[in-house]
This record gives sequence, structure tokens and C-alpha cells, in this order.
Amino acid sequence: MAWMCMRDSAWKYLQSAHLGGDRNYSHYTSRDFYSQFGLEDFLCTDDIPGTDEDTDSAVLFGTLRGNVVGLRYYTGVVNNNEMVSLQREPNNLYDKNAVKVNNVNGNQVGHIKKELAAPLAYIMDNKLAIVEGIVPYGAKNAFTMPVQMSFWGKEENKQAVLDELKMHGFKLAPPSKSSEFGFGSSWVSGRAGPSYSAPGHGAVQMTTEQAVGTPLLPHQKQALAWMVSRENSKELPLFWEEKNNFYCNTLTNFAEKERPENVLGGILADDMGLGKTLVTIALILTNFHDGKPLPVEKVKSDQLHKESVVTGVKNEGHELLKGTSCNVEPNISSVKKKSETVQSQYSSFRPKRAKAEKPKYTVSSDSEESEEWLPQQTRTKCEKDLPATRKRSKTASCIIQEDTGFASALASPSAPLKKKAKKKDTASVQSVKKNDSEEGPRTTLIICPLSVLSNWIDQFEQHIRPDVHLNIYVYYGPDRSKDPSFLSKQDIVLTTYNILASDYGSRGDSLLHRLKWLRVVLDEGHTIRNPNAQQTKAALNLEAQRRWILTGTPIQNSLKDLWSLLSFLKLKPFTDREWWRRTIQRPVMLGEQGGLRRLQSLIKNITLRRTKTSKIKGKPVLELPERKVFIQHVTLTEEERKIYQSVKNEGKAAISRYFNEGTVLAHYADVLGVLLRLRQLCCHPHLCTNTSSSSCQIGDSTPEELREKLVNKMKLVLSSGSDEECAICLDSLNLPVITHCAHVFCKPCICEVIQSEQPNAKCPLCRNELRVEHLVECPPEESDSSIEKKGDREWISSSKINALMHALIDLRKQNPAVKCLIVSQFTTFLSLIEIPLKESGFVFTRLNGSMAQKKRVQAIQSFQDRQTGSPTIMLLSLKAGGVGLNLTAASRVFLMDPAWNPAAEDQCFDRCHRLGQKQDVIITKFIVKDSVEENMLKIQKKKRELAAGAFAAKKLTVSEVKQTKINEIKTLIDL
DNA sequence: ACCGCCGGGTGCC
DNA sequence: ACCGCCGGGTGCC
Repeated sequence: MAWMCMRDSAWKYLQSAHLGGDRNYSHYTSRDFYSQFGLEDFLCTDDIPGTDEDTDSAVLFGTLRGNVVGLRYYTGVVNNNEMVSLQREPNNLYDKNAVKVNNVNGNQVGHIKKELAAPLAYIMDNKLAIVEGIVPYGAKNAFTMPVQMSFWGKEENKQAVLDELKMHGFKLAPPSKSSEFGFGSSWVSGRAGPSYSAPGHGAVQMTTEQAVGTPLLPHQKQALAWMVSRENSKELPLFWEEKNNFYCNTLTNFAEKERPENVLGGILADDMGLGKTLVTIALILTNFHDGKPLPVEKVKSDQLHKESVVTGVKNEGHELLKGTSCNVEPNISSVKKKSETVQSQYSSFRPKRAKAEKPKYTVSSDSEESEEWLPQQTRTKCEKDLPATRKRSKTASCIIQEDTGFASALASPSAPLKKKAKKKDTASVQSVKKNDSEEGPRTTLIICPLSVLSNWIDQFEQHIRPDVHLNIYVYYGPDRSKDPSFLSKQDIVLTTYNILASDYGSRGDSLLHRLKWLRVVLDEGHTIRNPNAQQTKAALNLEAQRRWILTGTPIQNSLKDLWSLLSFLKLKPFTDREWWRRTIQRPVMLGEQGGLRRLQSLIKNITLRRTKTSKIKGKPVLELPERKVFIQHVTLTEEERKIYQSVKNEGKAAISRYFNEGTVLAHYADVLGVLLRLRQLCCHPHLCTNTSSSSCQIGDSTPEELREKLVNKMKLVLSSGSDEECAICLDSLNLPVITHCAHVFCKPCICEVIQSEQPNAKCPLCRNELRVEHLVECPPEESDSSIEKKGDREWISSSKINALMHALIDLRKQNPAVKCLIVSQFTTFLSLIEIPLKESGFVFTRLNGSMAQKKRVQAIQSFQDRQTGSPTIMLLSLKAGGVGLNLTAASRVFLMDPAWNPAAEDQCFDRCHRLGQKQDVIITKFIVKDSVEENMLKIQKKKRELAAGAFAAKKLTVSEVKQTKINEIKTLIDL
């Protein structure tokens, strides 16, 4: 969906600049355009117009050639076709209109000649346009150099800019097609340019030594190998080339003698639940050797085992993870490391290097072809030995002990931790002291939201072997340490974004900013997507050799949001927003192929992202226990059958009549009502008695009565579980409203229809007259008083309840600890089920969609609790809770009534069939024989086939929706 | 010559 | 800057 919020302006611009004139561009499918690059996640630029530079809505007014003067007074140098930055210098003593010219590095090159500076100053000061420069011939200019300027701004400011320039005798050249929107005119189109074909991720040798159980899953090892390779990367960063002893940035053409710093880090963007925390802990441990931290800067190659250089070191650090088998060589400073040991190659876009020896092993971010990531000798072993799930012994680490819960660690973080460190870690503290003065930083700083702080502490506790001397300090709370040397002696400092930001904001001497860190890890790194937020600024100003961003959500940020992350990683020249904007953000927004290619290779280079459905070595990343679905047929009693049959006959007669009249869809709500009652009767006779017959005519009632009837109908449609979609947008209902003809649409959709078809708007489904003032909105949910009412009636059982209770009691006999979900679309039904549950002595809890957050959490927690006496049953309404709902304590599901949409059922099952589920999940669907429920299964089957087929993503047209609905009704009522 | 032309001094904003 | 511009020196051919 992210692509939808792409700004119109970009396309507007595309139209005016590319296609020209009044071409209709609305049919251009931007989704296709972007999805071919797999970049949908990056296309949302939902910025607020008028905020900061607002460059996304800028159009190119034109270009102008000018001169840069005064070169001999400044040191900044520029290559041919290099981008330069134009900055106002209002305080210049000689000319208040001064505009200085800087190169990409921020070194001043010169000034814009004063005659041109005068109008530029006016334009820039009044923010009429952004002026960007590219120097066509920068080299060998002693005194002046030309500069090609592009003027970008809002359409409404174009004339003012033109006028101001004209007043000073300048005229913009219209934007030329070949200029690729000012992004490197001649040089981009003039030469082929580097092709940034996806570089493989560097791999690190691993050994098979000490292969014992494997706590790291294959995809986690892959992530670790990737991270280690990135931390030890010696390749030039992406978009940099070595040319005549210079390092040249291929995007801006900036070049310098000094080698650009490597980006020793990246973005680990795996889905939630894939174990980013664990992998990060493993990464931290790669800096350990013999249970002690590796000296980072001063390590000499010969300190490492000799054979390690050839065959790969047995990674002590890795073994520190409990029961690890897959070893990575120690992760040391790249400067000191022998080059042969690192196999990383990013050579595909550099022919010269490509000829060099081939990497033995490469890691590819493309999960489909990632068999290559492990060395040959390791591969077979790992394949054989990998258990489906991890087993971890529950021993505490040496620093945080069993008794050091999160609360105590937070309440007084320094005291208990310090004490333990002293008591147990004398040796390691000593060794640190000895090396302290001569070594580089040893500390990894982890910043996370407060809510996951405890998770980090738990994970350290769980995964670090007790004999590893690791100092962990939680920098949090009012008593947090103020001693920089204390912090720098830690191996890990854990803190929150709030602490980071408030330290940075309040004290100028923020402790975290005074220290140089070995590594900074931003957990939930998308927290810094807003460049103006204090925590972002604070994070960007941290000094660290290695920088990592962990983020669970796909980087659903806009391109703009991505900037903060890149800036944090310190990939030159993107640390400066102007270069990010000019080389990536705007070209991508304008749909320029080169821009997309660059973004794609950038993302591919610095991020690793796998989803739960990603595959590694052909196997899913997460191997869940099996999920088995059984259908249990239920036969109605004679009495139940009588009622069912009579309601069915009545309903079938009415629906046949609608068919004969051709008014099925006009009576859609009534049809749904009939079907609903039948579905309810399959569950329990008491469910449907209260539902009023909606056969009464709408025409002859008072407005109030009419309104009430319509509201009831809408509620019927919404609550019928039919998963209604709006027939206009074909998406799920947003702000549902009902028409007088009793059809439910999204309010914005139907209003648009009425607007555009004025004055005689007709219902898209039945062509009845439509009026905005006739639309009835859905009133806010009132509390379920009906449930109480039902409770008053004398309770009777039903065939389905009997079947359920039979199954439950049977199950309890086999295993009293097994936990079940009982799922229904009818909360009233769940209430009815409560009674026999109580009678049979089951402890149960309940989760409805309407429950307050606090109650929900309580219900979930008590159910997930494994203690004896905790609830073994949860009553769950089908749609309760989002995808995040975790009910893995349950291994059995009883689905009391089928849903229209099989996806809704699957989603419900996934609440227990997900990461953390250790047992096979057995699902029982109760289906009444010879009833609407059996017909619903038929429809489910069809929908599943459709979803699996080639037209999975195809959206149906309105008439197709109509036909589908009609066919469904026929199937359901046996017509 | 209240010019032109020459050639030295000079040079961002 | 192999320019432009400035201002002093100079002045038929």
C-alpha cells in the first residue's frame, strides 16, 4: 500500500517534464513500476507539505550557466562533472549577496560571481527555489570555473524566479530532456556509467570444529556472517571507485586522496521474531577470544592462531554462545587483519577487481539463492545437524544473574551489576586495565526503546555462557553512572532513546557522546526516521567504529525517512541530506531509472532483510511445528433440524423470489440476514431468535425508524462475518455507511461517486437513487447488553456445544495441561459456551475485539502462563486482536463456525501457530452436516484456489464482484 | 588628446 | 588570467 501515498507531485512533474502537456498519466501503474525493483516499501513520502525543504514537490524551472570565482583563495577542489553545493553567505563583509560554493566534502571552492549572486541571494533567501550546481569542467581551473545551475521549486514560485533573474539580465534555459533532471547532465548520459549489479555480501570463513548443537538457526548464521563480513569489509564503500590514486564517488563525482571510511555496519531488517537480538549478541561475542574481549585496535595478526589465517579461526567468541557449533573467526579491526582471511567481494561493478581471485564463499542477500553462504565443509554438517527449533539451557550469565530481574536492574542499575563485576571479574578487569590505554574502544552501545530493554537483558541472560566475562551496564534511571571511564570499561552499555536524547539535549557534555564506541546498535532503528527529532540528532552524533540498525518492520519509511538511517551509517556522501536528495531521493521520486537502480543497489548493499516466509537452502526460515486441520461433522438433533429447515425454507423462498425478480443484490442485506440466521442455528438455537425479520418494507416508516432499520442492516452486514468489501474501492470497508437501498460502502468512496455523478447519482450495486444526506453512518459500538439478556434465558445445550464439550473432556483426560482456543464469530455463542465450561470445571479466559486494552493484556498473560491452575481454554472471537496477538500456549483450536473468508480463519490459527509454538497445532472445525456451513466450505475452497492461482492479486471489477456474490448466494442456499 | 593605443599592474565575495 | 579592467604613459608615419 505504501506506493499509494506516493506524492502526486512527482507524477505531476513527470508529466510536465517528461511527457509534456496534458497527457493522462493516471493509468500509469506506479506499483508495477516500483515492484520490479522490490522497493515498494520505500516509496511512501507522506511528508507534510510546507515542512522543511519540501523538495519532493519541487519542479525544475530551468538551468543556467554561471561562474565560480575566487578559486585561488580556497582549498576545495572539484572534478569535471562534480556536484557542488551553493550556500548563502549573508554575513560576507564584501557582499551581503554572497553565495559560496562548496564541494561534496563541504570544502569551499569559491563564490558565485557577484552579478549572479545578487539574484541568487534574493531567490534563495525568499526560498523561491533551491539552486543546485554541477561543475562541468572543474579540474585545472586556477581562478574561475563554470557551474551549471538547476533551479528547483514550487510551480507557483517559478515566475518570481524568472522575473528576478531577468531583472539582472539572466534567463533560464528550459529543462532539457537529456539532463536527467539536472542530475549530471552530460556525464550521465555521455557515458555508460557503472552498473551497480548487486554485489554479493562478503562471507567469513567458518569452521566445523566443536560442532555441537546449533542454537543459531541457518538464517541467523547467515545474518551473523553478513554482519561480521560487513564489520570487516575492506572494500570501498558502495558508489566509490579508485581512480588514479584518488577515491571517487560515482554519484557526485567527488574525489579525494583520502580513502572514504568504510561503512562497518548496516541495517538488519529481518521480520519480527527472526532473532535479530540473538544475532546481535552473537556479533558482539565475535570480539571475544578465550572468554575475554579481543583487543580491538592493537591486535597483531600473529596473536591469532597461525592456521586461522588459512583455514579460518575457530571462533572463540562464537562458542561463547551457549552450545554453538558454527564458528566465525574473531571479529577484529579491519585495519590489522590479514586480507586473505576476509572473503568479501564487492566487485561486480568494478571490472578491474572482478578479475581478482574469486571469493570462496559469498553470502547473498537474495534468500532464494543463499546456499552459497556457508563454506563447503560446513554446509553438510549444518544441514545435518540443524534441529527445527533451538534448545537453550537456562543458565544465567555471569553478570546478570537469575536474581537480577529487570526491575532490580532498572531500579538501581549500577549497584548490583558493578558489584558482580568486581566480585567475579577481577581477572578480566585487570586485563582491561592493562590494555586500556593502548587499545581502541571495546564497548558496544545498544540503544532501544524502553519497552524492549528488558528483552535485551533477558536475552543476554539466556544466551551468554556463564563463564564469559562480559560486563553489561544498563545506563538508565536517575542513578546512572557519570563516569566515562566506567562506561568505557563495559563490554555492553544498554540504554534507551529517551536517555540518549535527554542527555544530548540537556547536558552539553553528554556522557554517551563523549565516548568513542566500538559499536553502536540502534534497536527498532526506525525510531530515528524523523531527522528533526532530538533522538535522531543524538543518535547521529554518536561516535562509533561500527554502526548497526535493527528494525523489525520493513523499512516502511519514505525515502526521506531512510535518510536518517543512512546518515547514521555514515555512508559518504549521504550523511549530508543534500547529496542524498540529489542523487537518490529526487531521482527516484521522478521515476528516473538510474535513481531506482542506485537505491536498489544501496539497499541491497547495506541491508539484510528476510521475512518469515523467506527461504534459506530451500527451507523456510522458520520451521514451525505442523498444523493439522480436521473437520468434525456435527449432526443436528431432530428438534434443531426442524427449526433450521423451517428458517431455511422461508429464506430460500424469499431469495428465490429475489432471483426471479432480479433483485438479489438490492436485497443483499436481507439475504445476508437469512444466511446469518442459518449459520447461527447451526451453532445454537438461541443465537438467532433475537434477530428481527427484516422483511418489512423500508418505504412506509418514519425517518427515525428508517434510520434505525438501516443501522441494523449495516450492523448485520458488518457483523455477519461475510468480510464485506466496498464494491467501489474493492478494499475492506473504511468508515462504512449504508445507503437507503441498504448497500454498504466506504463513506469516502460513495461520496466520490455521488459527487462525480451529480445530479443523478445511482447506487453502483442496484442503480437506485443516491443522496449524500441519505447515507447513514455506523454509530459507535454500544456495550454488549444483549449478551446479558441472553444470559437470563434458561440455558440449553446444542449439538455443536455437545460436540465441543465431548472433545474438550476427552482431551483433558489425555493431557490436562493442553491449552485450547475456542473460536467463534458470535460472541453470544462464546457466552453460551462459558456455562458448560464452568460446569465441567474448566479454567478459561476470554478475548473479544471490544475488550479494553488492560483486560486484553490480562487475558493474554494469564492464558500464556504455563503454571498449573492457569486457564487451559481461551474463548476467542474470530477477529479479535491484530496479527501481533501471540497465543502460542495453545496447541489446539476449536473453530466453532466457519468464516466466509478462509484467510480470516488462517490468520486466527496463526495466533498460536507461530514462532514460539513447540507442538503441532491441531485445529478442529465443527461443521454441521447438510447445512449452510458445508456450503461455506465449498466457497472457502474456491477462494483458496483463486488465491493460489495465477490471478491471486487480481482485483475483480464491480460487475465481477456482483456475479461472485450472486454465485455465492446460490451455493449457500442450495439454489 | 575632453581621444585611442600601449603595456604594466592587477585580480572573489 | 593565453583574460578583462584599471589607470598612467604617451601621441604622425
